[in-house]
Amino acid sequence: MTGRPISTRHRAEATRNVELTLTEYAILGLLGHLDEPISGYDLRKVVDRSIGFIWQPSKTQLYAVLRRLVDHGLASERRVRQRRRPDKTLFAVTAAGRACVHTWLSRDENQPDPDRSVLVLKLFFGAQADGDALVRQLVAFRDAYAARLSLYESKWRDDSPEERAGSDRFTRMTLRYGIARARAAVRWANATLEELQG
Amino acid sequence: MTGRPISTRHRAEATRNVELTLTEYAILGLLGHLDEPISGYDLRKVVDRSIGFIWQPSKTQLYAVLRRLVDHGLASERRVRQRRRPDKTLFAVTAAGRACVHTWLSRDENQPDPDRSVLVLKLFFGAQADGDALVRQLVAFRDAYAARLSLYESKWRDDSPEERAGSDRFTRMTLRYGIARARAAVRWANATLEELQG
DNA sequence: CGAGGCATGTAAGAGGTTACATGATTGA
DNA sequence: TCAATCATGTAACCTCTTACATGCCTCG
Repeated sequence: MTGRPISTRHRAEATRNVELTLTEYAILGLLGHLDEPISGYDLRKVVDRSIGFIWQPSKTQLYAVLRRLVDHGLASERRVRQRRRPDKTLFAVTAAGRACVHTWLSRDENQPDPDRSVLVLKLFFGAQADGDALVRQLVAFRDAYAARLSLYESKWRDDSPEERAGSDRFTRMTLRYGIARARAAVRWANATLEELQG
Repeated sequence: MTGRPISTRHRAEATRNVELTLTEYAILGLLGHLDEPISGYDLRKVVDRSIGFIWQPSKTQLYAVLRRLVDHGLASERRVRQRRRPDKTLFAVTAAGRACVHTWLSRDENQPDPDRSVLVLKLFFGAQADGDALVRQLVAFRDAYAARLSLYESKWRDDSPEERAGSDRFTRMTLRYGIARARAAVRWANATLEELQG
């Protein structure tokens, strides 16, 4: 109601193919992934447990995006009264929303992902830096990725066929991606540390 | 002169430790890295050749940031008249700018880098997607990283000790990072493709 | 009795992108 | 002669972040 005006980009192609931002697609995709109505509050926790390392919108963003999706008819909302808890609004993807996600998923990307990393950027400027500080931050970088790696690996094990934790094969594929990249990061960091110190 | 107002974040700590955005640090760091006055136009080309895959501000951003850096006394500008070409402005880092970068490089980061990837996000939603489309995009993803990889590797070779192309050890370290991550991406993509198709 | 979870926002403003503009010069 | 390079911007707009706010309920 008081929400910010709907962007012109949306309105422009409003009739058929709605063009959304990545964040909007991500959230809409999650709604379809879950396939049952969910509140913004809970959705946030789902994000943390699933695509958190790939995509993590801020709390306010999430609520704003959900409202926008509803405005576009891509998601539906249903108010739920609660006695012991604050009332909440449950969101679900609509048929139009599903179609929208499907189109997005089918469309080729024209620009590849950048490999953004603050630490690597800093390392590039290493000649202007303090040696000790670099080493310290590289260690932190390695440890962070090592932690991420073991988290991914434990998820992988908890989700093995015998366990039937319910993740689909695609979740497992993305998990493998995280593992592969984290492993590469840890190995590189160790090699680089040796070169810096040795 | 007509530039947008300087952000309050800057003004707040204006006297001593100026707090900048990553993009501002990146550009200021590049100025220090080059260590000779350069125009915004040329700086852009340097970005493409160096930190382009890690950090790539848009053209307009670049010019805006340079002006801001000058406003803060972190960079200096010098106008250069040209007969056959448009006049240009050369920018160089100042002593204050150097100190600022140094402080940034020494400071530990509190939040780690996210592993953002549009393709992986899409793959996570694979169950809602068209199988063929996914395969097609995975192939494109792999090819893009393979191309990036061979670019990095050729840079690495061109820069071998015998050649003395002038890159410092830190540039080579970041290059190795790019190689490690690209290799991991290509391998993962191939394995995932087999699983999707096999 | 106080901390933390539930559940949602508003307001302000920053950084950043895209499209558009200019105008001379050089090479194919 | 047509496109590309040089060299810089303005205007519009949009997304996203940060800080702040609210108020009830439950648990220890």
